[in-house]
Parts: sequence; structure tokens; C-alpha cells
Amino acid sequence: MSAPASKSPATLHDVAREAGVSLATASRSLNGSARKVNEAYRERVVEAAQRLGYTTNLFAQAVAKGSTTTVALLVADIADPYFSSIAAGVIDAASEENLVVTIAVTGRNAQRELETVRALRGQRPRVMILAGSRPTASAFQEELRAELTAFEDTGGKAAFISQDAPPFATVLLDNRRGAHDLAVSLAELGYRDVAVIAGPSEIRTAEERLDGFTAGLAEHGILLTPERIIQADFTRDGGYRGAQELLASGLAVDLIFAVNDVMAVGVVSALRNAGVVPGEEIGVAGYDDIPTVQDITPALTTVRIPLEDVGRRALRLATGSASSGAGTEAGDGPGTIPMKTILRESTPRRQA
Amino acid sequence: MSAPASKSPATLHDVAREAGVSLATASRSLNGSARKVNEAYRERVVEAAQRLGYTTNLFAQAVAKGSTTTVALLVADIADPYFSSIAAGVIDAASEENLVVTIAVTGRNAQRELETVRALRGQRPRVMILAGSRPTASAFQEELRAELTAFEDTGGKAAFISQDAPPFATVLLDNRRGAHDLAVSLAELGYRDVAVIAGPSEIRTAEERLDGFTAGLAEHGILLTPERIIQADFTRDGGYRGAQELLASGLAVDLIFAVNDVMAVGVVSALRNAGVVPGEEIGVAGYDDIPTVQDITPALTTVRIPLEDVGRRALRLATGSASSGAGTEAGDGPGTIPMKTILRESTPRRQA
DNA sequence: CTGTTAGCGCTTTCAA
DNA sequence: TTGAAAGCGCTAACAG
Repeated sequence: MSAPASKSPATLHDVAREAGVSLATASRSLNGSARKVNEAYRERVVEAAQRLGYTTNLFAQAVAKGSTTTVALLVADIADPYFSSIAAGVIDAASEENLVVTIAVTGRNAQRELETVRALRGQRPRVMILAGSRPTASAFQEELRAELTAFEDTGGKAAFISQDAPPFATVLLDNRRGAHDLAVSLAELGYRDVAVIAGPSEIRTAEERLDGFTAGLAEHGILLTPERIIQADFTRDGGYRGAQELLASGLAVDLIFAVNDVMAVGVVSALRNAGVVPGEEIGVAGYDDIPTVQDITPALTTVRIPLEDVGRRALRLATGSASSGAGTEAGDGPGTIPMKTILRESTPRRQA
Repeated sequence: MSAPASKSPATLHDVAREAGVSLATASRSLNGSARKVNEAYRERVVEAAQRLGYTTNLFAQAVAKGSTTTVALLVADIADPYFSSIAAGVIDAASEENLVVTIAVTGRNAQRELETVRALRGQRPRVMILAGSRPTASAFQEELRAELTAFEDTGGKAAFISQDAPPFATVLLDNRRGAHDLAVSLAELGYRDVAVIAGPSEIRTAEERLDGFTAGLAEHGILLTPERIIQADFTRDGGYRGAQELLASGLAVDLIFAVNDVMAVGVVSALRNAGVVPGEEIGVAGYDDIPTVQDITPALTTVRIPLEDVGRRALRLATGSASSGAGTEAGDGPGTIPMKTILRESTPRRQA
């Protein structure tokens, strides 16, 4: 009488039989696009499906249709707020289009990224979004491009976040300009003895921010000598150690710019643990505007990137449901994300 | 000469033809479990696959085999560090078993959760992990259970994180005990005028923590009167507003416990913005030990949950590759996660 | 508008 | 061992 607990999910076949119609009719009632099926039948089918606890087997559907409803998202580290915010945006936009998001993490490793892309291709995702930081150069770049090209040649769509990676679609983050503007603002506040905790030089994002920042300072006659640029890991601990190293160097410093917020958070902690009051003795600035930087003390000056929005845009760009124009342009094009310097207590006006 | 850019991915059929073997042999060489295929053939097939840029169509494979390599993870909010850390663990453990993780967000909405589970079933995932906070009671609970039961009846495996939800597997988080122990430690430090920023009463995790905390205080003769318990949102802003409300009430308070860290972070900010020095005038404690609480000022006292590990365990529990024993037991059973009170500067010993 | 019948790409008997 | 052929659950012509 009641639905028996079978050992395998109800199939469309079962539903059709239960409703006393043909397989085709069942299919059309449940999933078909053109609604050309007798209402009475339709109801019977829907009821039967209900009764049997039927859910369309998306895989089978995908095989039959030759297209899936999957989106693959690659991030360097999902626990990093930068990426988890982007992921939130991607997932949100995807669910609007009834797409399912698969997340893979690459750990900022180019080889692993390549392998992941390969593995993910097996899923035949509709789109693939690469949010991990692009390396400045890598033996795997060419292979990655080839892999993605093949992916697109076979009907997929790849989209990048951050740096332009022709010929693929990109949600461009103008890191250079953002960092430049930040530097200018900071210089105008009176900072002069500046140091940077830079990321690994293989990460383009890190490099671009360093470049832009250097350029901005230069416009105000501030020179960033090599010993004032400390290479560190792109993580909180990287920032922490970078700051320690800097302090140990004995250089006179009134401002430290860490190329991303999680590093900047580490810098703040390092300063404090070394007995230096961040924001008073030494100003600190980061980049990204992740949520926590408003809650640490002092609240961090940074450059805001609307992370969730970036994720949403990437998805739309890839699925073609883009709101505005194209999106691969550089500069002020419609595909470029606005970035804004946010001045907070960590960089008060310099009294000097 | 070079691989042509065809309009659809190479199929196993293509590979077989290219290698001059049968479909079956190709299949066996590339994916078959029992390795009973002539090495010479195998090589030819692998090479052909290589040449054609072939990747197994996971969907088709799933249809044919009747089982997938997908794991579905449901979280309330992927941008919340609590969930993103768990997700990191799940993804890590999953990739070890060559499983792909699909993430859906439910936004702490029971109805949406139910719908998501339904939709996800279409993916025929091998396992489904529900990390969102269980509601204390909900009209949808019963339906959810039914849906998941059906899912398991048809070969799937569901696993919960946090609260026991018989008959499903669970990675148990003993919130009650963790909060209890925290309360005891705090009482021993000399705190007496305690207030709690509690979460919504519909969230079981929030309730359990409140309960345990209350009990712990009671053991030290401290009574938590109703006006000292403020209901608030489970977010940073919830904590912020809760603290404001508390301050406005004019009650004498020497310690505020927020039922999770993100709320506690909000509390700290609210105190500071109100001119109260957190940690000195009023102690603050949270729960979860998310990464940022070590970097805010003062560093937060909290209860540590090994979040990534929880994610990893949930996956293993669900796939049956569990390391130790069963895992559904309560109390000290092997399935229970150890939680530890971490005392930091936000709750110094009380001079009183 | 409905049902029949080929596929979709892959796995897996079952003979050879 | 290998290959031919019959599915897996679903969709999409194609006739009726």
C-alpha cells in the first residue's frame, strides 16, 4: 500500500507505468521544455512521481541531452575568506540558474590546478571558473591553456577571476590600479617610510599589487628600496613572519602595506606582539576588505573588492547571462570590478 | 596532423577505434577494476586516449555503473568561517577518495534545506553531508527525515554534523559540555555578573550552548536570570546589536558569552565603540575558535572545535572509511569530537 | 498530442 | 583475454 522501500531509486520508467502513460509522455510532463502535453496526463504523471518519490536522475539526463547543469569552481583555499566570499557569490548566482556548483581546491599549486582541471573535465561541466591566483609564469601555464581550450572547443566555457588570461573570459580585478590609489591616499596622509610585505613573486596578484603600490608611492617621491620589500607567504602567518623580519631589520618604518588582508592581519598581530602599537607607531594597510578587518584593532585600511559580486559576475559571464556588456575588457570596461580605497584607523593622518 | 578541434569531447568509442581495439577493451584498460588486459593493448589504448585528449565522461560512467563519485555538502553559509573550514575538511578528505564535492547553501532556512536536499538527490550523490545547524523544531523536520530516509533506502548515505539526528550517522559536537566547561573555567577566574548573547532559539546549537553554559555557571552558584540572556542573530552583526542592547539595559556585567565566535567578534566591536574596553572592564568569550579570534584585540577566549577535522570525519563516516570506531555515539564515544576551552586575553583573571 | 524507437557514453555479462 | 551486445535512465526524433 504505502511506498515500499526499494533498493534503487524510482525511474522514469516506473513513473510512466504507475501513471499509465508512455515513457515519452512522462519525460515531457516532468522535464520537457515545450509544454505540449495533456493537462490530465500531466497531473497523473506528477502525482505518480510524487507517490514514488521520483527525482530525475540528473546524470542520465545529462548523458541523454549531452549537456549538464554543473559548474566547477576552482579556488586556492576555500577556508580563506577571499575565496569563500567569491564562492558564496558563485553559488548564489548559480542556484538562480538552477546550476549545481562543484568546488575543488588547488592550494595555489599550478600542477595541482592543471590536474584538477583535467579531472573536472570528466564532469563535463557547463562552465569552469578559475578563481585561484594565476602564477606569473609556470611550466604548466601552457598546458592549462591547452586543456581549457580543449574544454571550450568541446562546448564548455572557462572563466577566470582576477587576471586577464586570453582568450578566456575574465572578471578583471585591477589590482595595479587599486594598489596605486591606495598608495596615493597613504602618501597624502603623510606616510614616508614605507615597507611592503609582498607575496610570493610567482603569484600575479601579489606582483600587480606591489607594482601598483610602488608606482603610486613614486608619484609622491617615495622610493621603495629592495630591502623594504619583504617576500612572504600569502597567508596570515606569512604576514606575521614578514613583519617580524622587517622589525628585525631595524629599518625606520612608518607604514607597512601587506598585499592582502589576511597577511595584514598577521602583520598587526606581529607588531603588537613585538610591543609596537599598530596604527600609532606604524600604520598598516591591506587589500581585499575581507569582513574581519573591520573588527580587528585597529580597523584596517584596505582596498575593497566586492568579493561576492565578483563571484556572481564570473558565473554570469560564463553562462552568458551577463547583466551588462562583455566583460573581458581591461581598464574601465564593463567587465572590470570597481575597487575602492577604504581608510580606517590603522592609518591615521601622520602628524610628522 | 595535430589534434583537430572537434565540436564534442572524444568518446571512449573514438579511443577504441584509434587504438584498434574493442570498446570493452578500451573501457577495461582505462577504468576497469580487475586488471585483466594485455599490457600491449593497454598501452595502445592509453596512448590513444592521450592523443585524443580523452577524459572519461563521469556522468555516463555513473549511469552505466549506477553509482556516482559525488558528495553533496549542505552548509548554512559558505562565507562563514565555521562552515568554510568544515568544507575545507570535507573537500580534502573527499579528494583523497577521488570524490567530487558539490556545495549548496541553505541559509539556515529549514524549508530551503529541504528543497535543496530534494534537488540534490537528483545528482544521486554517494553521500550527503548536512552541516547546517539543525533547528530545534520545525514543520520540515519530519519531511527532511523522510527525504533522507528515502535517500538512504536507495543506496545513499546521509551524515549530519553537530546534533544527533537518528537514525543518521553523525559527527557529534558536544556543545553542551563544551559550553559547560567554558562556564566553569570562567567562574573559576572570578567572573560573577555574567550575560549571554544567545542565538535564535530555533537553532539547536545555540540552545545547547546556552544550556551547557547556564549549567556550568550554576555549579558555581551563578544564576543567569532571563534579562541577562539576549537573543540575537547568529551573525557578527547579531552579536554587535546584542551587546548594544545589553549595555543599554544598564545591568552590571563583567562577562559576556556569545554563543559563537562571529557573534563574539561583534560583541567586542560593540563594546569598544561604546567606549568600554573589552577584556578589561568586561570579559568576552565565544565559541568555535575560528582563525580570526586570535587576531582581534583582545584575543578571544573560546572553545575550540577542530573544524577541518570535523569535516574530514564527516566524510569518512559517510563513506565508511572511518578511521576509528562507529561514530554515532554520544558522550565520549569515538564519534565525538573533543572540544577544549581556550583561555585568552579577553578573559583575564578577575581581580575582584 | 502521444507512443515507439533510436540513441547518449559507458560498463558488463556472455560467448568466442 | 577479447569482442559483441545488452543494458543504465533519460531525451529526442519520428511516425501515428
